[in-house]
Amino acid sequence: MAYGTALTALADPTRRRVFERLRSGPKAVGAIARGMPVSRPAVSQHLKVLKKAGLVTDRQEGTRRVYYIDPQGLGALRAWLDQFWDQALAAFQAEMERRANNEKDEEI
Amino acid sequence: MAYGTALTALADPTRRRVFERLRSGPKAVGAIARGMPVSRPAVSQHLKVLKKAGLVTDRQEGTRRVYYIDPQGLGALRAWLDQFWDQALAAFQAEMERRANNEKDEEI
DNA sequence: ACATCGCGTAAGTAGTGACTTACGGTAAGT
DNA sequence: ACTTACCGTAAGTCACTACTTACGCGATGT
Repeated sequence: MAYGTALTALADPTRRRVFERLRSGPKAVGAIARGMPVSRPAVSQHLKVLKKAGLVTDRQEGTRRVYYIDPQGLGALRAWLDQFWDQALAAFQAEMERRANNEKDEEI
Repeated sequence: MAYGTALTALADPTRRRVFERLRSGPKAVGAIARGMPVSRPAVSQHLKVLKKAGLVTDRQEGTRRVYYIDPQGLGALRAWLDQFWDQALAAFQAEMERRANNEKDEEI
């Protein structure tokens, strides 16, 4: 069920942008918010959601808080997706073959 | 950018439940809605969103519409996640080592 | 001690979206 | 032709959520 909160967390575009900014490495809140179209408190709230989803963690560094990506939430998402991948791919190919057979039937 | 719509599509719990019902194979709308806590039109709207996200496709079968998982959206999501995975894992392990070193410094 | 920096939280607001009921339209069955 | 089954869409409502400004707290510097 952990993938549920991760999905809802990554659904919001600006929150996803916050998350993607951490891909290049750990960053403080101010550094993340710099150049963003939203205010710094908004970024803080987004980071709170991402943290609760297990997607990021933080480290105290003096007066500033450094956030970085936590593989835990990412791993839960990957595991969930892999449940579908093989099965969906096989079912899709079977569907394509079924489609090809139907086209033959519909010839004049 | 295709992963964005896929993420917002899978964020909603009931829509995710609709999607998960298709894992066992192609199903008609009525079959999907059967036993769900929401109405059939709601399921139709969810399927519309999933289709626009490239997560499902449909096939006409007489008077009923059969939906099945489309690997396209799933693949876009996997590709996006894999961009983070290796990088995030390495950064996280480096962070753990940094943490271990700090604990040594904090000894009395 | 005081000022400043960096951040989280509270409260309030506007906008989005998930749901309902009602309706229309197509395909099959009698 | 008439009914029935199956589905998509329209319109309207309610809850949630992403954002803002205002505030408070801890850490650093002078």
